[in-house]
Amino acid sequence: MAQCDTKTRILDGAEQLFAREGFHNTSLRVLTNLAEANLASVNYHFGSKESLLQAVIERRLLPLNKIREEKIRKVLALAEKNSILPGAEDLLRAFIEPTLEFRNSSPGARDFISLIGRSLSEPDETVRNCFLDLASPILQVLFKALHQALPQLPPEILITRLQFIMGTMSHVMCMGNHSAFNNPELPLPLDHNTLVDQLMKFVLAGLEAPK
Amino acid sequence: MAQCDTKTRILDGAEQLFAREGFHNTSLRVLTNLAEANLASVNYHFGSKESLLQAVIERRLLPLNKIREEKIRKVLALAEKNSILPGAEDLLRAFIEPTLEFRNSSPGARDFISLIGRSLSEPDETVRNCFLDLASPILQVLFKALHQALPQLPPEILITRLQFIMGTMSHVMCMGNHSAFNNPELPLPLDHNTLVDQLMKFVLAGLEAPK
DNA sequence: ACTCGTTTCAAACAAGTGTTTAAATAAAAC
DNA sequence: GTTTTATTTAAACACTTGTTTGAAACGAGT
Repeated sequence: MAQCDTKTRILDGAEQLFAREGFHNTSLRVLTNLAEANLASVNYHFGSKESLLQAVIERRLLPLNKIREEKIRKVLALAEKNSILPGAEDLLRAFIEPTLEFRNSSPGARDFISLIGRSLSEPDETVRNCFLDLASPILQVLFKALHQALPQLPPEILITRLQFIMGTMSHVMCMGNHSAFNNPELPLPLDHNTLVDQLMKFVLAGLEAPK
Repeated sequence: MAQCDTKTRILDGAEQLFAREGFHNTSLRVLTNLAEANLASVNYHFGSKESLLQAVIERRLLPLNKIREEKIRKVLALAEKNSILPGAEDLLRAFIEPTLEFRNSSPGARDFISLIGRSLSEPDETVRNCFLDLASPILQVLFKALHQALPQLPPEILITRLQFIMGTMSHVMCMGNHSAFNNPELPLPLDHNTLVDQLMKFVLAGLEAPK
């Protein structure tokens, strides 16, 4: 076994660099340097740079998706038990809250969230699919659950608004340091709870907007 | 002058490739090949690859921003003339509608919109600022106008919700071909007008959500 | 002590990058 | 028609990229 933590050091470094500099702007040389590993070690442990990206995403997205799905299922189960419709707000919260909570849990997690926030609009198809393949199932679950919650909303409108919500979320997930407003007199120092609160209110209002 | 359209051919090709493959994934060799120009011509006409990006963005963003600003000012002027508050919906529409209309006007325009839609979350600071420096003024204008329209909304909440709106817009601007929902039974063939309509309703509801 | 499978390492590989150069060509000015 | 200027071209430059290689070092198992 030896010190298998070379693998984790590489994963951690890759997470940070892929998030902050982008996948294609990260060279294996500066990565292995940051991770205090030999250049060849990423090919030895992961096979290729792309497989490394896949590993970086899988390591954290699979557990996160599990949590989100559990929470959604819990909302659905409770509603069914009480013979009422599941609440759209509860469902959205079950999806959003764990995401932002995870983002707030550690610097590496923040990097990771920023990485997958950007991957929705990643131009490179291989890179984008690396994320989409893992994210697609949970999005299907969320869609079906929200369709139960809002049966009067036509599916094509629901899916459109869900797209809008994904856009809003991605943006929040990405914007670590920089802001669209370059030099405003107003900073936006939103703490974690306020941000979740505001995001929830925004997307819920949008989702339930008059047709 | 000669046929200065070498410059435009390069601009057109760069627009397409930067949007579809990304700035860093576009090599000057395939670009000049597509544009039927010599490899050295981009350095001759633009100085560097980065200056070319700047030129690509400036060519279309400056006129677009002018239109958006004019429309916003018109809404403000009309409101002042009638001694009423400007409507948030009118202001948002003045910003959003020209953007999506432009996106719909030609294939090149669609590429361009997708390019700047992604540049908000671009990891490379130089590339990101290339867009932000040109976009920042119009965002300030929009912010101040919306602050007039919704004086009861605390500025820090307004700016947060504006950030959300920018996220939603960026996502719509990017999503040319691909969707977050990989294999849904439901396609989203939204025509231009429906998309504008749905987007307007979504962001307006979010902006005016209860505090 | 010796072997075997795993991991590390420095070096080289082949291919691709943006940029520069200097000669050739075209256009314009006088 | 000649002289400047502007543009195009092929070739080279210096450098970085991801990946491969083969030998060295390590860590149990017997």
